[in-house]
Amino acid sequence: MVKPTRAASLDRPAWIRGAFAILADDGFDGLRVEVLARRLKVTKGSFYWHFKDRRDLFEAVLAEWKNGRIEDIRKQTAARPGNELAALRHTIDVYAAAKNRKGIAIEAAFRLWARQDAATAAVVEEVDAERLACTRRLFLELGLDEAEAAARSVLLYAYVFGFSMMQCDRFAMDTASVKVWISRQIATG
Amino acid sequence: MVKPTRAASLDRPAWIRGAFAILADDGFDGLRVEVLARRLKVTKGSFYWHFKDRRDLFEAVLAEWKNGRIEDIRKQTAARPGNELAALRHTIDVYAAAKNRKGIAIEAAFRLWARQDAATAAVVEEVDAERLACTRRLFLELGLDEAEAAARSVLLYAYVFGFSMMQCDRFAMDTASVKVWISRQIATG
DNA sequence: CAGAGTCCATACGATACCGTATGGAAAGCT
DNA sequence: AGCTTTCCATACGGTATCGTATGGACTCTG
Repeated sequence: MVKPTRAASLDRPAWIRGAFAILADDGFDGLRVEVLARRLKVTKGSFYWHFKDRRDLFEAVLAEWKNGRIEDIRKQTAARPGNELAALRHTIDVYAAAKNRKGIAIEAAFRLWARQDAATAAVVEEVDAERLACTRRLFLELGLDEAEAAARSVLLYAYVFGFSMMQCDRFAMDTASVKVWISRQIATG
Repeated sequence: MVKPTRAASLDRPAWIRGAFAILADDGFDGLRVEVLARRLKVTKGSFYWHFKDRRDLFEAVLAEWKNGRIEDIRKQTAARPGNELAALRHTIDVYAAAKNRKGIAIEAAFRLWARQDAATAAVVEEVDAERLACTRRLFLELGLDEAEAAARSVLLYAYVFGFSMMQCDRFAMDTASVKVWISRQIATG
C-alpha cells in the first residue's frame, strides 16, 4: 500500500466541496462532471479516477450533506440543563438568519431531487426527523407535554425553513421585530 | 386577420399547461422543448411556431404562475366581515394540506430559478408580498395592531410553506392534532 | 378555385455533456 | 536505475437538446 503524499492532487473531499459550491449556485442542473472539472482547473479524466460516475458523486454529496446537517442541528440545539429556552431561541435565530443563502439553495435542491430519487428522499426524511427530534427534546425538557412539544417543534422547523425560502423584501415590515415576535411565539418562556 | 378555428391545433395555453405538468414532475431541468413536444404528441416545429424560444416559454409560464397564485390567495382569503378568523384558518388548512404536492414542487422550482434570473426573482417577490398582504389584512380586520398583524402573517406564510417542504413521515406524531394546534397558535380567536 | 395564412414535420448544424480508452508525467518502492 | 502506482490530459463515440430552414398539409377568404 502506498501513501499518497503528492501535494497538489485533488482528492474526493475536494471534489465534493466543489460540488457543493456548484450546487448552491446552479442547483443540480448545473452539477455536471465537466463543469465541475473546469471549476477545479482539471479535466474530467481526473474526475473519473476518483469517482465511478456522476451518480457516485451525487451519493457522496448526499452523504456529506446528511452528516453535516445532523451534526449542525445537534450542535445548535446542545444545551446545559436550564438553558433549553435560550438554546431554542438561538436555534431559531441561526436557522432563520438570512445570511446562509447558499445553505437554503442546497436545501431546496436536495428536496427537489428527492422527488425523483428514493435514496435522496430517504436522506431528507432522516435529516428532517433529526431536526424535529432535536428541538422537540428541548421543548420536552422545558416541561411541555408530548403533543405540544411535537407541535412546537414542527412549527419551529416549518417557520425557519419557510422563512428562508420567502422573498419578503417587498413586504413593508420591521423584519427584526417580526422575527423577535415569532421567536417568542414559538419558544415561550 | 384570420380567426384560427381549427379544432385540434395546439395554442400557447396548451403548451403552457404541458409545461406546468413537466415542471411539477421534473423541475426546470426537465422542461425541455423536445421533451415537452413529445409529451404533446407533436414535434418541436410546432413549438417554435408558438414560441420564439425556450426563454419565451419560461416567461409565459412565469406570468401564468404569477397570475394564478395571486388569484388563488385572494380567493382563499376572501371573507365577509366577521368571518376573518375562519378565513384565516381555512387558508392555513388549504395551503398546509399535503394534497398539492405538485404545487409545492413548482414553488420550489421557481424559487431556485429565481436565484439565477432577476425577472423570476421579481415575480416571486411579488407573489410573496401579495400573499403576506392578504393574510395581514385579515389579521388587521380582527383588530390586531400593525406589528402583530405583520408578524402573524409572516409566521402563517412561513409555516405553510415550510411544512409543505418538510418530509416528516418518519417523525412520530399525530399530524392532524399538530396541525390544529399550530393553526390555533397562528390564528387566535 | 387560387392565393394567403396557419400549424406542424423533417432535416440540419452546432453545442454540451457522459463515460471509456489510452498515454504520460511524477512520485514512491526495491 | 527500473518498476509500480497515482493522478491527470487527450481523444473518442454516443446521446440529448437548441434553434433554424424548409416544405407540406390544411383552412379560410374572395
